[in-house]
Amino acid sequence: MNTTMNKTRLNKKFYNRELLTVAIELLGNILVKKDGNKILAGRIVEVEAYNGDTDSAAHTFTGKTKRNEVMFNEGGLLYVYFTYGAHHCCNVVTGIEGKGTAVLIRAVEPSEGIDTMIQNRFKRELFNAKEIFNLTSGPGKVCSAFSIIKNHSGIDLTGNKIYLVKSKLKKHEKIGVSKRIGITRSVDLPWRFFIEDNPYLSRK
DNA sequence: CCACGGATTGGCT
DNA sequence: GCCAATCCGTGGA
Repeated sequence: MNTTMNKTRLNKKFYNRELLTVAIELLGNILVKKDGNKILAGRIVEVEAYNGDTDSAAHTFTGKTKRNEVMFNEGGLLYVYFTYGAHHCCNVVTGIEGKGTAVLIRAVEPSEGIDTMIQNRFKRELFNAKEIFNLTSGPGKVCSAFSIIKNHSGIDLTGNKIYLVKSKLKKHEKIGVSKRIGITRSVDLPWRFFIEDNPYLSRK
């Protein structure tokens, strides 16, 4: 049987805590999407935190709009946005209701439903073994592989469609910290967190 | 109504 | 390493 059913999910209590704590503790847990019988799953290996209260790089910094309103809700919801005319990115809403805080999932290590992910992303077979490291190593790639689009924005992550399953970091794994990638404001905040030396990171 | 540019990616040089 | 693709959310007129 698969490895992701009948395991403990992250609950509301987990999500409704301070942003950076949740961002760091999300590392190692498993993102799961269920489409009928089909399960897609991957361990979160890279995230970034965004805080609309203090952080001018956050979508929510300039206030509530139709696009970002999900981010102002209580923790435990999925926030999906569309960018560069091409890509979706998914976030875990967290922190305090009304602040507009969320954690961007930047990369996962695929663990289940990998054939489906390959089809979703490349519409073909892999050319070579190394290409697996290009499957979910970036926020747009994760959404492509999991077929997560903005219609999924607002989904409750404690529900049955898209959810997170508890999983601990391995003993040898260490958490790395860096500045966030691809932004033009608040560029110096050290709010990117990742599992050091994991081969599925968006950057080495 | 219109113009701008982005929490990215992949293809080409 | 550089840059175009591509579209829609956002903000100003």
